[in-house]
Amino acid sequence: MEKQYNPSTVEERTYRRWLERRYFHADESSPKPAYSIVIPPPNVTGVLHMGHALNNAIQDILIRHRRMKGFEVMWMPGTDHAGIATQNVVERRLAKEKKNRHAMGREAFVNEVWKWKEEYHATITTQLKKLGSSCDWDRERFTMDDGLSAAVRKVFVELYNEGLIYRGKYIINWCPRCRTALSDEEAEHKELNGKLYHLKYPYEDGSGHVVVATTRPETMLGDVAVAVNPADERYAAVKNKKIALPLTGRSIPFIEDGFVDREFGTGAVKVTTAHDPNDFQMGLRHNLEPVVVMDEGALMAGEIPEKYKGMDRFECRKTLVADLEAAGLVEKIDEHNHSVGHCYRCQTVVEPYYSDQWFVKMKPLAEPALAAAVNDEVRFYPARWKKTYIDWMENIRDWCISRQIWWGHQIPVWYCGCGEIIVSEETPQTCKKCSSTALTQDSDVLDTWFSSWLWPFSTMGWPEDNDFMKKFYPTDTLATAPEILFFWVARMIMAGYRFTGKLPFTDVILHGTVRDKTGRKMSKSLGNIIDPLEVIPVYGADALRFSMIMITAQGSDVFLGKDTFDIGRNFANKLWNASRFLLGNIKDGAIQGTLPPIDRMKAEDKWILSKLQRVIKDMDSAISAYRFNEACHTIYDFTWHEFCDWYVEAKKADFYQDGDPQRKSDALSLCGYVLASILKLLHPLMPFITEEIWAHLREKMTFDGLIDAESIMLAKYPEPEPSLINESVESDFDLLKNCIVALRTIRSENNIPPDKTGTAVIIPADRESEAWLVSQTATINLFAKLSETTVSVDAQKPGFAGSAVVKGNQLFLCLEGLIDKNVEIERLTKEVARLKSIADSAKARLESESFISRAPADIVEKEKEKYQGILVNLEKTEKALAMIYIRE
RNA sequence: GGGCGUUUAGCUCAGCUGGUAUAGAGCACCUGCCUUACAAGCAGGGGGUCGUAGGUUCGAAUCCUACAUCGCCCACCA
Repeated sequence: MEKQYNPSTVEERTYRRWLERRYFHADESSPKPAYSIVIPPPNVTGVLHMGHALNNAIQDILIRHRRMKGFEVMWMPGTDHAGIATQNVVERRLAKEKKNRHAMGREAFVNEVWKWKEEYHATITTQLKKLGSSCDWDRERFTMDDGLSAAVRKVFVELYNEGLIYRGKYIINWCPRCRTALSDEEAEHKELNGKLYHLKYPYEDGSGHVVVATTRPETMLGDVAVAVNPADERYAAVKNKKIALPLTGRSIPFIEDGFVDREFGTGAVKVTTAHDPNDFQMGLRHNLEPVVVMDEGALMAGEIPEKYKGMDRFECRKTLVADLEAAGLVEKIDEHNHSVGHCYRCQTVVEPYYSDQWFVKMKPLAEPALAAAVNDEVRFYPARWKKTYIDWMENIRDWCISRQIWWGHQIPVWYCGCGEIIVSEETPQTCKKCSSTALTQDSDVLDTWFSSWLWPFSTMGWPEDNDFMKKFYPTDTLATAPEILFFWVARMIMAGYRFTGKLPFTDVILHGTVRDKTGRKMSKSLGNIIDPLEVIPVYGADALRFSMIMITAQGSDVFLGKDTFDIGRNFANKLWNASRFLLGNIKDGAIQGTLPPIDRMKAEDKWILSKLQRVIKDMDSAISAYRFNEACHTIYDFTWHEFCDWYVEAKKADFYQDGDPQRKSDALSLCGYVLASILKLLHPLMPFITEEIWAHLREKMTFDGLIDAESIMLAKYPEPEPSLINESVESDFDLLKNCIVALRTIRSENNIPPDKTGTAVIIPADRESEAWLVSQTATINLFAKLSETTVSVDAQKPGFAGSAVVKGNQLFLCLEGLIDKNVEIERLTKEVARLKSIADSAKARLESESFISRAPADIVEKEKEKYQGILVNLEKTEKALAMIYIRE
C-alpha cells in the first residue's frame, strides 16, 4: 500500500470491476425484500453539477446501505428530455451555424435534437458513474423511450376520455422568446421596480374623463371596457357613459364587477381581456369579445394604429406613453413594485396570452394525493415541507400541458377536415366519422413534466403488470430538491394514485441547494461553479461525497468552498494510513482472525468493542432517519478519535513487543475486526476507498462471519452485539483518558520536550480507581511519555510537581527542574476558580427548595453527586496550590 | 399580502424529547513536535453573556410571544 491514498486510479478500476461483476443489477425474482429508488432523471441538456453530486450521493448511500442490509435493491437510472430547455440549447447551437428550425422543418430538427441527446446522455451517465452511483444500468430509461412514450399517450387518452383533459382558449403564461405556453409553475415571479401609469380616458360626450391605472400601458390598445366596483359611488353618475379609447378611437363601455378593489389606484380598471388573466375572467362574466394586440413574439399586432404595429411590447410602452403625454392624457406616473412572471428556462418576462391550449383538471387528481400527506402516508424530510405541499394541493389549479415546441411527446390528437377530433394512443389512419385519411396531428407537444410525473412506474413497464414492477413498485425513497416539489413530486403522487392506485414512494427527502461560500447559487453566469468533474480527479469521489454530506444538516443548503473537500480527503487518507499500518504488521501471508476469548481481552479491547456497538447503532439510525451528516460525524469521530488516536496507539505496545505471538495475533485480530466493521459502516458513504482497503484486508486476513464477501458492497452490514456493550469499561476508560490528557497538558503547558520522560504519582480517589489505574500504568506511561507511574492510595505526595485532579484522583507529574512554578500557579489558580463557580451554582441549586421538591429525584441525585465530586476536586486542587506557595 | 426558515467561537455550521462537572465539530489562530501508519499528521491551548426583549419552568441554546435580521417559497395588488 502506498504512503498516500491515490483515489483516481483506484476509483476508476473499482467501478469497472463492479460493473463487470454486475453487482448493481437488481433481480426481480430475488426472495429478499425489495428496496427501490428511481433517480430524478437529469436533463439531457447539460453536464453534471454539484447539485447532481449531492442528489446522487444521497441516493447511493441509501442504496448501498440497504443492499448491505440484505435488501434486493433497485436504483433506476435515466434521463429527461427536458423539452423547452433542450430545444433551446439545440436552437442556439443551430443559430451559430446560421440555421434555424423553421428552415429545417420539424422532422429534421427533431432528428438533430436526438443526436444532441445521444451525446449528452452519454456524458451525463459517465459522470454519474464517476460519483460511484450504484444504479442498475441495465434498466436505464429516457423519458422519450418507446415504452415511456406509450405510457404518456395512454395517460393522455384516459384522462381525455374521463373529461380530465380539455382544450380551450384561455389566458396562459406565454414566453415570447421560447414562443410557447408555460404552466403556472413555470412562470417564476420576481419582484421588479415598475411604474404605475395613471391614464386619462375621455368620455365620448366630451364631458370629462376617467382615470385608470396600469403597469402595462401598451395593453390599452386591447382594452374592451373600464371596470368599476358596483358599490363605488364615485362612478355612479358616469357609468352609463361611453369611453373613447385613446389612440384607437374605439368606443368602450363601463362595466361593474365586484373584483375591482375600490381602494387601489382610482378604483377604475382598464379591462384587457386578451392580455390579462383577471380581465379575461371579467370578460367571461360580461361577454366581452377579446381584442388581441400582440403576436406570439410579443410584438404589437392586430387592430391597432399602424404606428405601433410590429413594435416590441416594451418599446411600444415607451412610445405609447410619450404619445399619451403629448395628448395630455397621462395624469401621473408612480413608482410601483410588483412581481412579474419570468420564463423559468430563459428568464424572459412572460406575457399573459390568449390562446388555444390543453389543460388537465387537477382537483380530482389532487384529492388522494392531499390525503396521503395529511395522513402521513407520504412523509417529507424535513417535515416542514408537508405544509407547503398541502397548501399547494389545496389550492391547486388546472395544469396547462401543451407547449408550442417540437421536442417532446406530440399530443396524441388528430383533427379531420370534417371537424372530428380523434384522441388515440395509436396513430389513426382514417376519420371514424367521414373516413377521410387527411388527418392532421395536433402540432403541440406535451409539457416535459407530463412524462416525468409517470416516471416511477412508466420506467418499470407500466401499464404491463410485469414481475419487475411487482417486485419494485412502489418505490421507497425519493430524493430531490424542493424546487421541484410541485413540478414533479406532487404530480408523481397524483399520477401514482390515479394510474397504479398506489403511492409511488413513501419517503421524500428534500435536500438543499448547492451554493458557494457567500450563499449564491452556483451558476455559469456568476462564474462561481465548482465543477465536480474537476474535484473528483484531485480529491476523489469519496472525498467529494463525504465532505458534502458531512457538512450539511438535513434539508439545509450546501455551502461549498475551495477547501471543503479537504475534510473528506484527509479522512480518507487517515483511514488509508491506519489500514496500511495494521496490515503492514501482518508479515507472513494471511492470518486467521478471530475474536479472542473474553479473558484474553484487555481493557482497551473491551472498550473499543463496546464503543463500536454504539457506533453501529448510531450509524444505522442516522441513515434510516436520513440524517446523513450525523452518520458522517459518527464514523469520522469513531475512526479518527477513538480507533486511531487511542486504540491503535494502545495496540502498538502489543505489536512492537517481541516474544508473545499470542498477544500480537490477538491484537491483529481485534484491529482487523474493528477495521472491517469501520469499512462496512463507511462503505455507503465512501464506496471506493472502503472497497480498496477491503481487498487488501482480505489478502491478509480471513475472519468468519465478518470478512464475508469478495466485495464489500455485498458484505453484511454490521449489527450491534449487545453483549459487547460494557458501560463500566467505558467509564473506566474515560477516566483513564482524562488522566492521560491531564498529564499531557501539564507537560505541554510547561513546555517539556517530548524526549524528556518523567515519572508520575497517582493518588486515586478510592480502591476501585486504584485497581483500575494500577492495571493501566503501562498505557499511561506509553501515552504520557513516562518512565514510571506509581498508583497507590497510600502513595506519598511527591515534592514539587505538576499536578491535576481528575474525578478525585490526584495526579502528579514529576520532572526534576522542568516544571515551572509560575505556570503551575496560574494553571491551578484558574482551575480553582473554575471549580468554585461550578460548585457555587450547584450549591445554589441544591439549596433551592423548589428544585429539591419539583425536579425529578434522579436529577436531584445527580446534582448532589456532581456537587460532592466538585468539592473533592476543589479541595485537592486548592491544597496542591497551597503546597506550591508553602514551598516558596 | 400569506407562509416557511435562519440568527450559536474569527469563518462555516451541528446541537433531535428542556437537565452530561467545561454548549460541540471542521477550518482558521497560538505553542511544542518530521515520535519507525499518517505534516493531508501528532500532542496541547486560547476563543461563546447561543440575535434582542419578555414569558413558561425547579431548570431554557432548546418551548411560547413580540421585535429585529438575512434568506426561501407561494399569491390574479390592476
